[in-house]
Amino acid sequence: MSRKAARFEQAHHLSQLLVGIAEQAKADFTEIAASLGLPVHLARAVVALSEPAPMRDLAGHLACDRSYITSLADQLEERGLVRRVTGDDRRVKLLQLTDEGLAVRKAISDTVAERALVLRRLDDQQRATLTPLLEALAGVETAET
Amino acid sequence: MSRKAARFEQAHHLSQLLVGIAEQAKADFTEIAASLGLPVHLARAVVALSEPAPMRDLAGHLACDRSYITSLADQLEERGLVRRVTGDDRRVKLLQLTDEGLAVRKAISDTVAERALVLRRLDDQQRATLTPLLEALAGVETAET
DNA sequence: TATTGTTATACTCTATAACTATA
DNA sequence: TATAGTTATAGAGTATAACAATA
Repeated sequence: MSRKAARFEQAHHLSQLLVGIAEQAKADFTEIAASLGLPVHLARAVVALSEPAPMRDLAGHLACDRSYITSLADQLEERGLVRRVTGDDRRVKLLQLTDEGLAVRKAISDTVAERALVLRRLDDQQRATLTPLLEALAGVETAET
Repeated sequence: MSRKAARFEQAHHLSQLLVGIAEQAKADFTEIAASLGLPVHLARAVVALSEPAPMRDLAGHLACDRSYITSLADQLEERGLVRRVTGDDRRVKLLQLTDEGLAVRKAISDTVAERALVLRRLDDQQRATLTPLLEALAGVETAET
């Protein structure tokens, strides 16, 4: 019982750290997005669009419903960041960043590169130690490098 | 420029791992809560109530508005998990877990102790390595142990 | 006057279901 | 018939503002 309680405490501590860090990372990203005049969900979509992608794929990538992607696409289009391009299969529409969209994407990534928590608070060696642990936690199949 | 891009990629990779892991941890917790018939937000409140606490403090701890705590308290009370106790300062109401509330809290913590990702996927040594890195990331003032 | 909790209300994000146009 | 995207609508979760009781 005391064993179990100790395990819970440890798990709880680590989980809280993880969740807290993730929340801070998200808050940082939100702030970066806001500094560019974008709500987070639009910024995430822009980041996801490294290549033109069918709306359905984006839904998969962002883990949300197709109908929500429609709404995101509308908002991105209004802001001139994205255009809808009909695919070879004419049912499909690809979302493609405009020049302005590309510029915004670059601004986001540059700012993240400057400010990201994992870069600010850890040095190279710590990151090298951390990465495989996080990959294990995330359930990434370990390449036998 | 390529330097910056590489930094962004690394930050992005690590941040995505962190956010993904946190999301999985949250999903696990949601599932545990659901197995006890509780929505997550109520389960989080129960976990937070290790001691009877003023509603205002709980609002701080859960990072939400006082008015929302009122709504949580109502729901917890309906389920018989919590009671409102008037404090010394008679404006204040403490939320205190009932016996059933305590039992639910224990059930949650026992289940977390069994299932938590950080316990399932990492061994003792890995956790020992991970903890200080996460604490550094979280900005915890490092005790010079 | 300032603070605690409450109430009523409104907003944001996201999903569901029914629809259209293609395939 | 099945799939991609769209539309209209609804729900969950949470906040804001005005309020009552107490300090």
